[in-house]
Amino acid sequence: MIKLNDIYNLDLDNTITCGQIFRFTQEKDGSYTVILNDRVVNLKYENNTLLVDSNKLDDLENIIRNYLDLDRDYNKLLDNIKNKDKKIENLINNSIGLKMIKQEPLECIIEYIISQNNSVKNIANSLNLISEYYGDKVIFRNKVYYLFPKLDKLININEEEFRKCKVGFRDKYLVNIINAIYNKDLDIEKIKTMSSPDAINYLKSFKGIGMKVASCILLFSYQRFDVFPIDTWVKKFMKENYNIEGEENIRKYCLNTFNLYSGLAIQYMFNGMRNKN
DNA sequence: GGCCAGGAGAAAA
DNA sequence: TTTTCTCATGGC
Repeated sequence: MIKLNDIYNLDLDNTITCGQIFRFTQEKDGSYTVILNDRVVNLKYENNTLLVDSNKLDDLENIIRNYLDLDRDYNKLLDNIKNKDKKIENLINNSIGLKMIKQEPLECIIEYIISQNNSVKNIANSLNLISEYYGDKVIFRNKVYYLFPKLDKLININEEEFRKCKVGFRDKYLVNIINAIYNKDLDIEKIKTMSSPDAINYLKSFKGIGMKVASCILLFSYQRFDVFPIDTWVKKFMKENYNIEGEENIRKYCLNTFNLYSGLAIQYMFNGMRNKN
């Protein structure tokens, strides 16, 4: 267990449950257990202190600071969008402390391919099944967890086996894209050097990745805050508050209003709308 | 039993 | 170019 002191403006609840990641559990003591790349981590935040426990302690502080994006000044970022209008200001004030989690690209790509036309619950179920069948087992606090499988395991899963993980019609997308990643046709590292528009087009050139999924991947694992996914919740917010409809109109409005911080604005919007219900 | 979930691709218009 | 249909699965 390590202790990170003087952590301000962190809202663990919103950060973890706002639909960025799917494999976490809320514990009875209010803490959260999340499954990272190579370890299981329990997070508890109280009195501006973040308590971090894990089955693997090496480099833990750096990993968590990076994962939860703790060293970025969110107040400064949010000031750019907060003052646009009252509705946005309220949304942001309701979710102060929501951080953009830095996810592993490989896992993120698979997550959001599965997410298409799917519910958060089903997505989590599929990811858990894939991990149980093909990922490494970890014991943490006397409970069993399964890490998300690495590429050398994923490459051996065929469509039928993915179906057993309840991914439905997305089975062929997964197999194709995992193959593309394996043979570097889809180069996860190269994306880091690309402009956001180029990266979107690059990702979209693979079957199973459209505008929405490409945006989630870039926002959640490449920290491209100028990229933003438009989903049903965001559409609902825009319709109810500004009477703006249609994806292109929403895109225009966001780019004009929030510009480089559209991704942040959208994530706060998404969280606010989901929490209302 | 129809409708919806952090949609995308293919066919049809 | 834009609209419509279909694709598994589970919750309601």
